Amino acid sequence: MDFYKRVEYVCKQIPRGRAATYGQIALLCGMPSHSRQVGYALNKKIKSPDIPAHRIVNHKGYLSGSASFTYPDTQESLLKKEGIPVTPEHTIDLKKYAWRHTLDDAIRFRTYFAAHNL
DNA sequence: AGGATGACCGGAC
DNA sequence: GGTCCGGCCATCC
Repeated sequence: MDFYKRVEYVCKQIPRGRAATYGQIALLCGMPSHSRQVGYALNKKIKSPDIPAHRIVNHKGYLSGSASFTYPDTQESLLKKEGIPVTPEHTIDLKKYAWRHTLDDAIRFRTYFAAHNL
């Protein structure tokens, strides 16, 4: 069971123009209480250009990871480029732009992890 | 070994 | 609705 590989896989499935929360990623990884480790993973373990890390925000919609991008406003511009407005307080409207994953999504991830020994 | 740290969360109020 | 607070847990030092 490789939690960080799971995080990497799930993050890549976040659709363009939508944002997910750390807790949501943790849940889809099968470890609902590991939201902090998701942040840790993005910051240290799986930093990579092919992971849409800018689409991950905290449960209030705040861009808590902005300081870890090359420039603090990198995350904001990436989001705006996808059509997600960012307020001056560095938050987005989760009511409108949250990724609403389905139960089928969750099941698909679970079977994928089982099949690939993650 | 054990206390501190962190891109966090949900419930209580 | 909003803010606060206790809980959370792998890593780091």
